Amino acid sequence: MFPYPSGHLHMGHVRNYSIGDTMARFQRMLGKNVLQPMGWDAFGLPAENAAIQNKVAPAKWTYGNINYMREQLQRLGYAYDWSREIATCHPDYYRWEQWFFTRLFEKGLVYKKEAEVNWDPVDQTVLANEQVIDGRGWRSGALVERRKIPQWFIKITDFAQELLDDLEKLDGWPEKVRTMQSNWIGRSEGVELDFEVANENDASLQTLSVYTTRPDTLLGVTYLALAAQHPLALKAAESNPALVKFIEQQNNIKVAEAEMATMEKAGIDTGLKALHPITQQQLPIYLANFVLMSYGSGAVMAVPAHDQRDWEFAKKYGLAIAQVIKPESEDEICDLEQQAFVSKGILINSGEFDGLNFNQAFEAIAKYLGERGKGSKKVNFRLRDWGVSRQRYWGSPIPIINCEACGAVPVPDADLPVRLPEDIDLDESGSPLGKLAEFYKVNCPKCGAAATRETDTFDTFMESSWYYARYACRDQTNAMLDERADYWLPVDQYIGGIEHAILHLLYARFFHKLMRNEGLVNSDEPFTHLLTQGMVLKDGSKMSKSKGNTVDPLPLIEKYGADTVRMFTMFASPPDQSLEWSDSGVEGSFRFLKRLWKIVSSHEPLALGDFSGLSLSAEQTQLRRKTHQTIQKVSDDYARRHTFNTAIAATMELLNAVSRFADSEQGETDKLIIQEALEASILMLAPIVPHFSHVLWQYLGHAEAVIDAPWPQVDESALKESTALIVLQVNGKVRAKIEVAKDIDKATLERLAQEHESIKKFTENGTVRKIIIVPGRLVNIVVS
RNA sequence: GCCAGUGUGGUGAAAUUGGUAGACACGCCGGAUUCAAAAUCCGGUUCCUUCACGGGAGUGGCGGUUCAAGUCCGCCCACUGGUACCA
Repeated sequence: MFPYPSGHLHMGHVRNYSIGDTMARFQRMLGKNVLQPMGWDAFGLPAENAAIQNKVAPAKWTYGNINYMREQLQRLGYAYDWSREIATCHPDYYRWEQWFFTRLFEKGLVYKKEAEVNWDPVDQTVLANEQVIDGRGWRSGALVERRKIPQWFIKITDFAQELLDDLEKLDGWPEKVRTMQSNWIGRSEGVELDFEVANENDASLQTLSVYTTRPDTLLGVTYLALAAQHPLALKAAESNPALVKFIEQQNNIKVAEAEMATMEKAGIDTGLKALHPITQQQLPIYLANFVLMSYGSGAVMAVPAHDQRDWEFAKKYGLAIAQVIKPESEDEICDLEQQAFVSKGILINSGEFDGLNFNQAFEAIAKYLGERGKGSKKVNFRLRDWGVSRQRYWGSPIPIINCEACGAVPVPDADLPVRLPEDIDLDESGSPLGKLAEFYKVNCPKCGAAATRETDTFDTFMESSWYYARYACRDQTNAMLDERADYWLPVDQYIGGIEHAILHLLYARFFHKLMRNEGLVNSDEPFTHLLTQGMVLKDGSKMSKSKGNTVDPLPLIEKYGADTVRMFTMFASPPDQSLEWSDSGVEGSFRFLKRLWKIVSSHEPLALGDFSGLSLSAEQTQLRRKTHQTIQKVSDDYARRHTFNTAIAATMELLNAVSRFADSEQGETDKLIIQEALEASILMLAPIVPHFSHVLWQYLGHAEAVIDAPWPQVDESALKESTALIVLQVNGKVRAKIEVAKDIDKATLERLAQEHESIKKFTENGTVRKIIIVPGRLVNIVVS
């Protein structure tokens, strides 16, 4: 993933791009044609904050940061193709995303609706969730208010099923990311049904539609709960000041699911009644702060006997609790005084549906409601449409013109890009675009009348959803993408932090499908293999400015060189785990590289020959075996496991063995075996420490550069071993170890084990019950 | 709250398919070298017990499956990421 140009390269970047560069160089050594590009996710909030703080325009600040960070990346020696560099704030880039949005507009895949934002009433600006701290604006300290404003949405929910189904194709992705995305999309099967509202004259409010995944509990409904923003709630509030007060109270909480879900459950009786679709019983209608207007219809049927949240709410407000499900088996406990009984079971107190189990009741009740026109089965998704409007300056302008006569009109291709004015002054009251007449005053492209341009900008996830494709053809000025995109796509290996597991990766998958449907790419998914790297920690917590525990890579590069820094980040832990920063660990990597230099430079290079004719001593055979065992292991670590830490450890082991071997007198054959071990070691380290390896490879007698050298091959004949180490256990505890011939038969091995002095001690006072033999590994004698 | 993940020596970690727990490093301790130090090299280093040989315990906690569990299952605890406007 490309970085946000914050102005400083941090260790998270160093880690991400060191992993990527290592993998890219490895693939190159395997003979692949590798594209390794780099770019900048250049729009976003921090530029606006910096602009206010330092009185510098976001564009200038951003371009300055990019220049500085590019230099830092170059110092780390990453093998990027800089001719493909992208900055998303450049009009050549965002014009295509504007163009694409107008295509989506034509296809009816975008629409405008009212949605809530965090409003700071003092600064008169919309706040991001992270800018609201304990319910107050971060600068003004004012209590935030929820406020509804019209915003653009893209219909990602139209693709919910495909996004879910295609997760199964992504076998190169970590299981945890697929699980998280699947849960996020949140497909459920249930029933949508209508409750009539008693004595309601307004036709549009006469029925309350609710969705439930538990239609089997329908006869246990004792009240209904509405979101505070539900139209019926707003209508009821017109004649009820207590409701107005409740709705206002719910207004001072930020627009975030975590806030909603952890706040104290509260509700209020609207006084309205709903009629149960089967029993016609009158049920109270409550407003409840845990009902989300954005999920389902903003109304839920409450079954306190069989839903824990409904149960707690009913207890708090003294509402009825009616049991309609009993446990299927005796050992399940159902005590409705203590808690709700939420498991599926057998229906009771449900009239004609008594005795049915969950599946039977689901079908029967759906059928009953269907026949009477009161409900039907429905598949529902938790996923909501993608809101792409931001009331900010530093982003791509949304290419729409609002005309009084024609409505929302997309900007014609010929007028794209809609350029963001870059020479501006920012103050604390938000986006200046609404004050720039030369920006927003335009004529309607359809009728020519005076009209106004959208002054909202795109969510920055728009830019990061397709940049990977643009790398393939970033010099293309006549189209968003061309045929080169399909040559390179899908991306074979994508690397980024686990924090992007849902939002960025889901939007990018969605965007890719939109581009496919537009005929721009022919693949279904953007990223074949995904590696989610862990965070970089210092003293056990995430490096951050606020904690003051950041480590700046630059002084380390100056002190030790890029290779040392790269090596430490690859050695300290496997890529998908968090990495604990350690200054003495860096020192250790530096020491290793110095030792490597010494071992190689004290060796007299010679040309490698054929080993098949040579007869080797035991020590020589052993070192050769170690060399080829190491090549085998390290190749697997690179290609399949991506555990570069163990690859480095194995190479260290090999070099330790070379070092011990080289201490004794050396003949020609010894030198040959050392040459082979050193060549393999350099090649295996080359993707991680390219500068060191480049020089040492040439020292060893090669004219070619190590970056063009092929990956080392395993000589199977060198791997052969004649003996095996067998562990002897008594009752699962290790008591001895013996070295035996590899082809030993079971009976002999069993006898050897039983006769072993250390084993006899533990077996002679009991009876041998069983002997388990795992060939080539262990013997376990079970005694009692 | 919900979803996902992580938890192993003094520290970072390894153990890949249920089969030797702690590879490889860092740190520390001891030695060599040095006038001395740094650097370098060699050796030791899970804990408890033992002069030693050996023995016992041990992978966040409790329980289970198995000849055998860091690894599989159940419950619990702590921490991390995400939670739709940070990117």
